[in-house]
Amino acid sequence: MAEECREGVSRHDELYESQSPQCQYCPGDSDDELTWISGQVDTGPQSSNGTKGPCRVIVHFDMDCFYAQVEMIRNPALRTVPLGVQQKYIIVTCNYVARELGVRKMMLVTDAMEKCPQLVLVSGEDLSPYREISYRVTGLLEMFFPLVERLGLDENFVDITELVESRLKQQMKLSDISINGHIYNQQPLDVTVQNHCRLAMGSHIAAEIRAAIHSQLGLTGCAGIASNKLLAKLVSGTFKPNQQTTLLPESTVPLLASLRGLHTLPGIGYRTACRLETLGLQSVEDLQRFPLANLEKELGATVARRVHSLSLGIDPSSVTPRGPPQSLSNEDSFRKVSTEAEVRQKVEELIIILLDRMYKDGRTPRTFRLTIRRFPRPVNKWFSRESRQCPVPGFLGQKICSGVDDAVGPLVKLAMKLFHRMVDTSLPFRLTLLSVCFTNLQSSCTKGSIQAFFVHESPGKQKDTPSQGVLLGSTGSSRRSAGGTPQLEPLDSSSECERATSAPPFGVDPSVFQELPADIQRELLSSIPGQSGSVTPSAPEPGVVTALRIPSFERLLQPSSVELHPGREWDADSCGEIGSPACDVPPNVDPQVFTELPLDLQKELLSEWKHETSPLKTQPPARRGRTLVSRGSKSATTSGSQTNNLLKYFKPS
DNA sequence: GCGCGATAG
DNA sequence: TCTTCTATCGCGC
Repeated sequence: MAEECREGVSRHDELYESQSPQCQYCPGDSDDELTWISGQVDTGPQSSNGTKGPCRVIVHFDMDCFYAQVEMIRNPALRTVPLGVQQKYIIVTCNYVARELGVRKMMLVTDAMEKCPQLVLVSGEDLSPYREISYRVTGLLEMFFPLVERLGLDENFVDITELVESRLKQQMKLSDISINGHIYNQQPLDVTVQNHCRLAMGSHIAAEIRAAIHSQLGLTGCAGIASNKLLAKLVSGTFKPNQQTTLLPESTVPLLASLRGLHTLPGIGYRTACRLETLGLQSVEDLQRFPLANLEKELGATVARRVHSLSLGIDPSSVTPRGPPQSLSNEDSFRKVSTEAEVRQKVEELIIILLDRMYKDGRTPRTFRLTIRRFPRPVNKWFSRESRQCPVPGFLGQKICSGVDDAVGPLVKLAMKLFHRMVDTSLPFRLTLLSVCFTNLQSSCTKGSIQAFFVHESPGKQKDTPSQGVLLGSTGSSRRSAGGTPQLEPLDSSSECERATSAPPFGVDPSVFQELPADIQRELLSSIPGQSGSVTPSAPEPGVVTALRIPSFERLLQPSSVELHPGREWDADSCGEIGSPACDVPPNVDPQVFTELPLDLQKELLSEWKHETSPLKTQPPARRGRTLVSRGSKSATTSGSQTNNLLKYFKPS
């Protein structure tokens, strides 16, 4: 996000230069007053005549306590206990059971154990399982949308403007439009306002996104729907966990006013907040009121304009797909490493792991970097890392990308050279961190597919680069649900993608099946009886939706001793929006689809599910279906958004 | 290209 | 107190 904002600023600056003084992003100097501010706050794009034009529709999706969720998927028994994910002596995140008992993110393990002696700890120092699941989430989103941007491991922005527009064109009666989930500030929806309709439609698509991620990957999260990335991110956390909130433009002012402290604005970090404080600015509103010209004197034009815009809810940055990472690094922290031999040992361990990741990535690194942190930290320096980097010799690059393990020795040598450029080993030293990093990654290797990053274990399957392809959601009637509800449909894959011609497995929409890449089709087919024999589901029970297998997902998640449950339990803790259908439907029922059913049918289904549910509300009947599938090591199945339009399975006949 | 700083989760 | 283990981008040289 921060990077995006910076990137956005350059575009922003162009706007300043080319369109002043009428540019919407150029307030110009002002003698302030609140009325002026509310006039400047981004309540939607304005055309030159001052009327509101159509806004973009951006979704920010933020997974609930991501590391903890991944651990709970790997070991379902952890769902009901207070769980903390530990890195060294820090609880980096914890589940909601633990939160209710007073555990917080980034708490010291000792403090957490004091607060909650029954806290169960798992180590989260190896990020690979989280990284893998994280890229699966992004990959899933990219199947439906061309514009997906990752932010860290657990957040994604999706620009859904085009899909909103195509659905609105199909919408017969705009007066029927409603909002799915919460509306920020409980602002009434006005269907005569174009941008309200766009955002309302966006809220339904966001619900489908959340449902797809839940049904395919078993993960819950929050979504924010707004007209730019900044506002979508700010609003997404309003209701947690597993809920979504839409910001209508008129509520931008109260949203910004609700922020406590300048650092709560994404893009304003600790340092900038400190500098702003020296100007006497403490709140977002202080920053809004502060004359831009004065701000520029203190921060420079670039930073000043960016943060001033942010304070007004203006964020011109676009949702920018990043593709595979631009660097791969591996680091470890410790209390004390003070001999060269220890350094060499640590560096070798780090390199071995990093080489494995580099090999799986498939690209060739051209630059190698070693980073250290010394103790005590240098005075006057808060953040004390030092690094040295050097080119990776060609022969070594070849070894690395071909996977031969004799790259380790030369790399350790290289690392020690860099180490000696930083540390004089004739003097005492003490390090508390070592990090190795490959950057300048070139996709030159014959093995070559950088896209394989998303699907390590099946290098034959290459992910298409996100294209501006047609969204299938607006095409065929055969791909609409029985209720006429628009459902997410995958983006068309590239034409070079071969297609299998077999009939789909039972329960899978044939038209959807035909759209899948051939390898996925094969995997689907291999997961049904009589094909590869790896799974044994018979025809799905009523209420059960047969699912797509996510390649290698199960193997990834498979813990050594615990059965896999691809989906979350259906319990009060993991459930979302109180009073909304999402909270009341079983996990294999798409809440979006459910809400589109006639009200009487909804009631009937709810009543049926309720009767079949234990008093503890943990075992809805439909969950039996989940246990049908995927017990072997090669057979994960999850219900898919492609298939969850099978309304006929909702209700036993 | 290099090393660092700022920002983010 | 700025923790852990990453990752990105911009600046000045």
